[in-house]
Amino acid sequence: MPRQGMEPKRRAALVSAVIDEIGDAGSLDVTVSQIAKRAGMSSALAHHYFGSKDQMLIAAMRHILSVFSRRVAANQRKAKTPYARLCAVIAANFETHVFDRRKTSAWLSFYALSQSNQEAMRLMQLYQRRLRSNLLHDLRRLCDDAEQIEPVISALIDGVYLRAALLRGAPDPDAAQRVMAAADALLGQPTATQSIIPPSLQ
Amino acid sequence: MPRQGMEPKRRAALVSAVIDEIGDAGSLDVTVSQIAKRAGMSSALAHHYFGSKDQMLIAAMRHILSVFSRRVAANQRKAKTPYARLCAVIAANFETHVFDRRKTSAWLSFYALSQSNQEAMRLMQLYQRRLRSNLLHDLRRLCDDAEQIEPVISALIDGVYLRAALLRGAPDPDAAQRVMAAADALLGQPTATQSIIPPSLQ
Amino acid sequence: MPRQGMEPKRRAALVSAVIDEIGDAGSLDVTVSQIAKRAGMSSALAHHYFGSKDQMLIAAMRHILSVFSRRVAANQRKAKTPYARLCAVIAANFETHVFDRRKTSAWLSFYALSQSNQEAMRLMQLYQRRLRSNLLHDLRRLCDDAEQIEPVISALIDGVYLRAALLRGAPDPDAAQRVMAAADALLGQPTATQSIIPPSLQ
Amino acid sequence: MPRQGMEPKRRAALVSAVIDEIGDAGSLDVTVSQIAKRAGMSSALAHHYFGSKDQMLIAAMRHILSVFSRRVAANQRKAKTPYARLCAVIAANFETHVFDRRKTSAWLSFYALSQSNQEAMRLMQLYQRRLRSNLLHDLRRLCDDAEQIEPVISALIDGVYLRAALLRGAPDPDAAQRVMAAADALLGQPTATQSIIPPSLQ
DNA sequence: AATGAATGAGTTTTCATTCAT
DNA sequence: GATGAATGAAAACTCATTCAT
Repeated sequence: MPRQGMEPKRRAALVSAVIDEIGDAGSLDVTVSQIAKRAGMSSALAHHYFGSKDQMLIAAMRHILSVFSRRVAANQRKAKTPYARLCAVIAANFETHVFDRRKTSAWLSFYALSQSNQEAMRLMQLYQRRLRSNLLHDLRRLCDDAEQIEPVISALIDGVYLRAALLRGAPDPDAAQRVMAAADALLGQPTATQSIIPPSLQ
Repeated sequence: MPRQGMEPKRRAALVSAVIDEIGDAGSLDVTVSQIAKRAGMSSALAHHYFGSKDQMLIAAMRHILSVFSRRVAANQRKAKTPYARLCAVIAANFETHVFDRRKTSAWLSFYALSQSNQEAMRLMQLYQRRLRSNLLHDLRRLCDDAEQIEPVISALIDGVYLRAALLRGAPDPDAAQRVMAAADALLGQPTATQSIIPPSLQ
Repeated sequence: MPRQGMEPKRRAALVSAVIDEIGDAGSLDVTVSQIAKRAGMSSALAHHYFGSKDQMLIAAMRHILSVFSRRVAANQRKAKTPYARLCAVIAANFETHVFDRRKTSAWLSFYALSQSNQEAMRLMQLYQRRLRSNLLHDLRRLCDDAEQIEPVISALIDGVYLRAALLRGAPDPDAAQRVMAAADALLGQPTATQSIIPPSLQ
Repeated sequence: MPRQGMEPKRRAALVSAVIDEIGDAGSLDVTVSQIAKRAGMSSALAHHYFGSKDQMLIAAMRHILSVFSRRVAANQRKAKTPYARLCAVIAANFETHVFDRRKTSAWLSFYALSQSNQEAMRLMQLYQRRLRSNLLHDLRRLCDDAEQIEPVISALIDGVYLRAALLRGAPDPDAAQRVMAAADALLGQPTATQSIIPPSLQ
């Protein structure tokens, strides 16, 4: 059964299993054995690949954040105006594959992990700083008080995630709309969001 | 050493120790022994009073939420107009004794706890429903789309808490102002918050 | 509340509580607190009176055995012939107050206790030797092979108890009859038991 | 040290250790650590294989009962007449490997266990029902009142076990003979047991 | 490469027992 | 006499991690 070049597949399977297992459990209280079993291998092999449970969690977190970052970048590339780019960044947070039950639940757990794990904390902050600079970059072109508005939008996104994780049902499909509308209000613009977000970003 | 009437004191000491310990650790990964030690007693006594670790955590969560609820009620009583009451509710979330490092950190942990503990979930939802109805009650008197605005404000408050917990430094003293300003924007009013929130609520 | 001369009442209440608690639980896995609570006092007081949990159990066992011994003696006094006395001894084992659910269940537990507790072992053996000599005394007057028959009758009684304890329902009301009939068969007599046991012994 | 295919060996070693440990202690008050140590492994491994202490005890009980059942079946196969089969069943209870100090002691403990453990109760009752139907089957061919005699023989066997367990010395080697003689008496036959039980069953 | 075997270290929980009042 | 307060010691059980094969 052991073939060549299995390592990347094994690692990916484990990362995915971590997210699913944490998402299902709703907390970090999952065992390496559960994760390994879900990924179809022994816990010993899981350790062989990642060295420790924490590293497995970090890898999963890194995976979620990097998928997200790629979605943001992809969306931004398609947008031409500052406003469209702002929409693109916000919308990326709520895309189907990002804003689903297991992911939000895992994400909340990673937030918790970052309270006790240095590396997780660095990762989380790195991602927040990126989101922040992305938002600021476009907000500055749209208004004078970007520095005031950015933390509100960022916190709002996090809050929406938090509530989605808490409820554990299917996440609100209108979440993106609501956040965009709020952003509009903060920018002092009439809410015209619906017609402005391009369909590709929904 | 053993004196009469210790139970309430011991319980209070434990509840406080739970919050501090979780606040310091930044996660629920604290042992009953640590908590009991901080509260100045044996872990056996802690179990004697609370029956189980989970009940200890629940009691601490209940304490935080009830303190918060009392602050909301007190603030509301002083406010006369719907707008003032709205401000009062929001401001209660950010009072010094509520919005401090350990409390927000513990609160995030309780959010996580509610993912795996039925009773914690019920408590959390109860508190959210109360906050929601408080906000709605006044928002309805201030605008037509209260149902749209309430979840945004609620999520925003949660998001601000989440970020405060993440950073683990002293929480932003302007948090209340920012949220109020955002609320104003959502209500379509010019931001006049600073002059409107009475000093007693800050 | 503490009055004079409470000690005998307290001790009796505890002994009774031990038997009931063990009878209900079906095993020695009962706590001193449970026993004390059932007896209406604190576990500290229970210790004050008996010194240790083991002593409480021993006292309860002693109580059961002494009640039984008194019943045997009382029954024997009424009987005039060796055969009637034999019947009396056997019947004493199955009187209503002796052969009831809680008592048999407790008795089995005491048997188990005697495996690990010296004093319980001595007590149990003392009671068995007494029963043995009682039976032998009359059997010798009824047949030649009393030494062969006595252990069979003794074992039979114990076996009936064991099974009564196992089933935990209401004990078989015909148990005495059956054992008597068996004794008759062992003595080589036709079974005429029913008419021979005097009503007062049933 | 870890080799392949250890599980069956480990399980067997644990089952054996449970019986020995309980037999020595004379009660269920043995710890998993003691058992595991006697079986030459860590308590963690014992838990790994059996899941819980209760399951370990149940497995040991199951082992004892199944060994016994196999002995009964083997003995019965060799017997040709109903009377010989009856002897075979009874004798099986007193074979050397069945009726030894540790086994009877453990067996009494399992009786006690069945008072508090559902599965143990089911097992015990299953075994009793089997023994009962075995006895009844042959008794019906030997007399008219099989239903009256069976419970006496069954109780007698249990009683002999109980007393053997209590004394904790080497069990009475004549136990089988005595029980057989009693059975003969109950059947109304002259005691001719000694010449009838084939040597192979002793 | 892969795994079953194995365990040390730790966690919650229980409870008999002691003690100050 | 009586009790609430308090704990040490031990128990079952868990799990990340290591290792021989």
